[in-house]
Amino acid sequence: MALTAESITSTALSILSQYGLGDLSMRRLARELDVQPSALYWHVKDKQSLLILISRSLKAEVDALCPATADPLAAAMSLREVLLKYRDGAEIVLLGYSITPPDVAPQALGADRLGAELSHGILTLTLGAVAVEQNRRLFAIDPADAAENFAANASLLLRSSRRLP
Amino acid sequence: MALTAESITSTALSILSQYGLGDLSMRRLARELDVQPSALYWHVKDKQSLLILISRSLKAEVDALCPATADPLAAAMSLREVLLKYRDGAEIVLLGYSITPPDVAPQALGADRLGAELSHGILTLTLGAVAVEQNRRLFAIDPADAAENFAANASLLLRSSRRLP
DNA sequence: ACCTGAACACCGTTCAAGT
DNA sequence: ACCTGAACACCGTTCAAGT
Repeated sequence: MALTAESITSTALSILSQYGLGDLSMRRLARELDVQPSALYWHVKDKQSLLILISRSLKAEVDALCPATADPLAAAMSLREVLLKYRDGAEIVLLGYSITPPDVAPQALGADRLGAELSHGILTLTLGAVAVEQNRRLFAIDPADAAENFAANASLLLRSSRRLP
Repeated sequence: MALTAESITSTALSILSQYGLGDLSMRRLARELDVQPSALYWHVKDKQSLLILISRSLKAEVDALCPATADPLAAAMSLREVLLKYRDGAEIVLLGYSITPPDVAPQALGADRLGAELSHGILTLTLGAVAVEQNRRLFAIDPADAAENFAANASLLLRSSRRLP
C-alpha cells in the first residue's frame, strides 16, 4: 500500500483511539505502516502538521454529524462526542484550532454562524472541558455527570444565541 | 544550595516563564540546578507530579492576588493573567485541575463559592481560552483583543452568578 | 539521607544514498 | 518521486553504588 498523507493520518487516528497521544510517535506510526520513520517526512512536514491534519479530520466528522444549521448546543454536544472518540482529541484539536481556527471549527459553531466572539467562547469551553474530561479518564477519575455538566455550562454560554440566521 | 521540592519547582517556574514547556525537561532542570537528572527523583516522584506542584503554585499566586470573596469575573481575569506569565501555564494547570481540582482551583472560583457546575464551567473556559491564546503567541499569531473577548465570554457564563454568599 | 554514574528504552528530525 | 539507513541531539526513569 503506497504511503500517503491520508494513510498516515488514518493510521494515526487509529493509534489515537486505541492508545492515545502518548503512544502516537512518528516512530511508532512508521512501524505500524511498515516503513522507516524518515519516510513519513516526505508526505508530512513534521509531527505538528500531522496533528493539524488530524484535527481537520475531526472537524469533518462533526460536520457530517451536524450540518451548518444545526442547533449550537446540539453541535457542541456532537463535537464533544467526536473528541471523546479519540483519546486525546481535545488536546489535539485545541492545537489545531489555535493555529488555523476556520479549518478546525465545526460549521455549526463557526464565527460565520455565531459571531467571532461567541464562536470562540463555545469552542474554548468545549475544548477545555473535554480536555479535562479526557485527562480524568486517563487517571480513571469519575466520568459520572460530565455530559450534563457540560451541557449546562454550554447552554449558559449560548443562552444569548436564540434566534439565529 | 540543598536540593528541595521547592527549589526544583521554582527553577521549573523560571524555565517555564523564560522558555516554555518544550524546554522544561528533567534533564534541563537538573543542568540548571547543577545536579544529575536522577537526583531530582529523590525529591519529586516524576515529571507529572512536578507539573502538579507547579499548578498549585500558580493557584497560590492567584489567591494572593484575589481573596475568596473577590468578584468572579475579576478572579477569572486574574487567573488568566497569572497563566499568561508562564509560557504554557494553561496547559499545565489544565493537567493539575484534572487530577486534583480543589488543590488547583483559585478560591474565588472554587466549587464552594460558585457551585460545582459553574465553577467547572468558568475554569474550563478560562483554561481552554488561555491555552489557545498561549499557543497562538507561540506562533506569533495576533494577541489583539484576546482580553476583551475572554472577558465577554466569561461574563456571559457568570451572568447567572449575581448575588453571591 | 541524599546524590552520582551508567544504563535502558525511547523520542523528532535530517540527509546522503539508493531505486 | 519515494524510500532506506545511519546519524544527531535529545528525552524520562531506574538503580546500584558511593558519601
